[in-house]
Amino acid sequence: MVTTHKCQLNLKIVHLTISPLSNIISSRESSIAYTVYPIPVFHCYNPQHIHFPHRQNPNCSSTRRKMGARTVTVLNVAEKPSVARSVSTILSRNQGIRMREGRSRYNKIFEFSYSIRGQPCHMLFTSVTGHLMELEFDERFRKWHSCDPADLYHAPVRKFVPEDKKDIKRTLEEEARRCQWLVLWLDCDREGENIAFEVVDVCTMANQNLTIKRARFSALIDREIHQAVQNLVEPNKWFADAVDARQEIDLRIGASFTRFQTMLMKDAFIIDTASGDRNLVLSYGPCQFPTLGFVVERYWEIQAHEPEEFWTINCSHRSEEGLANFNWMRGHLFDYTCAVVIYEMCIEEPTATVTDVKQQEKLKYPPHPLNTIELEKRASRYFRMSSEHTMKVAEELYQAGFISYPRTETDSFSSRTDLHVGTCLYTIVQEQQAHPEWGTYAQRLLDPETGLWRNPRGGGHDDKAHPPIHPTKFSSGESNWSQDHHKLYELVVRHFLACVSKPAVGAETTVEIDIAGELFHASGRVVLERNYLDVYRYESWGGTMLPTYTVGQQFVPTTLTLDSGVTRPPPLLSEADLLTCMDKEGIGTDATMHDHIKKLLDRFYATKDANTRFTPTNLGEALVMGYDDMGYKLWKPYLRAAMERDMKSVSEGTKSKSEVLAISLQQMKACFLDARVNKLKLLEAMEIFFQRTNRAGGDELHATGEVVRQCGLCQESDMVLRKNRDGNFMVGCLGYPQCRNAVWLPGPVLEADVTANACNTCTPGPVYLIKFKFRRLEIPPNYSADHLGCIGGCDQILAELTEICGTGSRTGRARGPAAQTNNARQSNTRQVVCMNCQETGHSSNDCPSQRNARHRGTNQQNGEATVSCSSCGMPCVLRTANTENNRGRKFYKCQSQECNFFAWEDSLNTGTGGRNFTRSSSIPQANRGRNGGRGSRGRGRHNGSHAANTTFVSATGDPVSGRRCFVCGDPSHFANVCPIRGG
DNA sequence: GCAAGGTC
Repeated sequence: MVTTHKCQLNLKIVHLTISPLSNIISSRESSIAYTVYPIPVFHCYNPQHIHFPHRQNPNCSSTRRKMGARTVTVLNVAEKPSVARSVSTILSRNQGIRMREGRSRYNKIFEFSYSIRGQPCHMLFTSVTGHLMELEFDERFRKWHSCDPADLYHAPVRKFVPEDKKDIKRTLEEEARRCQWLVLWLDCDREGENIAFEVVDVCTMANQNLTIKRARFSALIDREIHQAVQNLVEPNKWFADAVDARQEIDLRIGASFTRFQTMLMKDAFIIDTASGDRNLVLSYGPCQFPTLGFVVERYWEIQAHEPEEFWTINCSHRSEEGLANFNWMRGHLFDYTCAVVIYEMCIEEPTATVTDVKQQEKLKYPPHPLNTIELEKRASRYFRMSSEHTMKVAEELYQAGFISYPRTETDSFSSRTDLHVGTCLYTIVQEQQAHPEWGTYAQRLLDPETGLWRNPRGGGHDDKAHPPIHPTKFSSGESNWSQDHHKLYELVVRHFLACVSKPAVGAETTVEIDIAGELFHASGRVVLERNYLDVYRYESWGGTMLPTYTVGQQFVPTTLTLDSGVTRPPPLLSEADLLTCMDKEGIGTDATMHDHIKKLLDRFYATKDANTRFTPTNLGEALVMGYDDMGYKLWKPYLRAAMERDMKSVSEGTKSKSEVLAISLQQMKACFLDARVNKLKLLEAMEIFFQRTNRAGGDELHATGEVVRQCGLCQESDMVLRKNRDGNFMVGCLGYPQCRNAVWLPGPVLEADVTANACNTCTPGPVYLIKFKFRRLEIPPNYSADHLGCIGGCDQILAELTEICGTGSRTGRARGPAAQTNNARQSNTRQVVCMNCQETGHSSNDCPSQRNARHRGTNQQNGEATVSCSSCGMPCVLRTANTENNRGRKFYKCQSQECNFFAWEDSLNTGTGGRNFTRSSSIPQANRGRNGGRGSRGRGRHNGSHAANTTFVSATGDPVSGRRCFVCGDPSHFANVCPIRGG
């Protein structure tokens, strides 16, 4: 039951409304005086009293004896303001509690008296708001052009308190100075433990003599909280270390790959985005990329889908009681001949015999209690709300006290929470009785005579910190609510009411029949009790009546048809699907998944349609394709899974933080260097989709270059390979202009790439070898155009070529192509003119005439013919089949989003319009659309949906003679392609 | 201008 309490807050009287969870869910000021309990305040600044932290262990009885009854001041810190409030309320038993402002407007300070194992304590309870600190590179590495991105794997990093958290830091410092103990009430997970150490860092800087303890609690209920404070433990450094390792790996990998791929490609291609801005960042992150990977993988699956025709036999029987539709127990067959043979058998002996009749009761259970991911998925499915928007609205409802904390993994109301069945769950339902729409249902739920109430089932997840999302305050709608606030609150309430309701009950009848040895079945359902379905209007449970049949009964089917259908690709991933993938593979947390999804849209990696389905953009597909072509699965969830395993090891103490960091970063750096050597794959993938700007190599090479060795002159910076605007190569010090150390390379160098191999001779190492390609006509004939060279001084060939041909620097020649390059780049940036049709208004990326050339597998560049779709006229791409029956066979597939045209190449080449081609092209339009496959979620050849493409009309009385068309009798074809039927 | 994780 919701109760109202009053306490004094900074000389004002505040009414605190306590929820069934003991959370304060609303407060308002009042001028009515109220008695508060006096709080004994003890401020001890005597160093003799506070300088022996080891003697002040609150769990140690000898300490308490030595300290006598002297009150200690305890600083308690929670992870969020709501927890500080709740725990303070519980510990103080809501008596004598005072609240005052801290430096931060969100993080109040509560004061009350308490006794920890007999030790009188003056408790100060405040909070942070999540992490207090951020990890960042040292200033020298902060700017993108300040270093080689590969340096970011070992650049110094530091933790610091960002500007928007400075007020919280000041509060902690000020309060810590007057306290003897620090008790950490952060959430009991790894992130919470890490935040605990951030708090410790700040507090001990202000007061080195603090006794530091950790309160471990798994729910915000009286028993747990009192137990936690009476059994304080040490903070767990392993847990915090695991998060430190994760943070550092995320930062180094993310920043290095992001800088690398942005500088490599941003200026090298004309990348059309909605904003078209210069600030385009091609980010990489260990969560955002696998999220993109899910989207691209599904898209590719759809693109690669080969429609396959299948066959099925359907039977119906109409009697006085109604119609029964019987489905073939074999499902469907892909072999036409087999299907026809069986069908003919049935036609010859069409009498059906009922072999089995089953009747059983079926239950449809209400959903599990709501956690964050489920809330996001359901809001997406029911209202098409984005997960990001859902969380924004949920946060607002939470802040206003209408729903419980919306970031929770927990999907069960357990006895550990204070939502005891029959008491508090009951109270929440009671509140909802007044609602005009679902109030009547709430009343029925509370009436014992209806028998509608049922204790909620759990889903098996528990984050040990928060209960499932549930309503905390009744509302029939607030004036400042948007439609989405209404919808989301309604969902939370209806979901909660459904959870405490009995399942729906249905009576299901299944009838099996035998026709010429083939089995068919039909089923019907009658919903006997709707129960939770009455309030959970988002779900339905259809009922179909079936006539009465008895075992042994015989009848002649009304229709018996051989029908064809085609398999269809799975649909694009919906937002709910994407959340499911992420949840399953451990990408992100319940509180961050929606951020990763939003990032795909913000970075122009994917788009979302009105049905909340995601399609990768050209940019997103190119990036995944580039890394995939390199052989790296950076877009798969494997890297994150490996990091999660490492984190677990660190948190269990089986691996150290430094060990995990060293190994992971070494591996990732090797991967990074290798990816950079293979950057051509990325560029090639981008070239499929985007027009080059004619600026060779992109900005990456000009901006930083690849590291060749450490500078021997200044001995501070790296020497990197660079190419100047004239196309000449040199290896220069990053410390320029302070350090002017440079090695100019021979003028005829056409290409140069730093490899991951170091020279065995030159010191100090490593001096990485460079793979050169020289212009054949500019070097003497006895030298090879390809050369793996070293600039460390050991390379005789390089020295000779420099001597013979000179360097780009000395000759200073400005070759024609370089000048043209610059001109072309400038004209491209001034005005986008299509390179194909010379028209403005679109770039060559979007030129309709070139659409075909942008798709993977396009054969235009190879001089092979392309075909236009005979259905919609759009270009088709040539692909290679990989299914069991057709492996290696080529087929054309329409690239239109709305068309699913498909034809075998060999059928087209022979000009015969062979059977497969004819069939494929004759697929009715209704079966073609990629979204027409909604609902068929399986994969592979058995992913077929049954299209209403009847090939044999009712044949119950027709004689069957040989294999011939049933429509015109011609033995040269079958009825499905009969010209009379228009096949 | 870069990550992901907390939370307001």
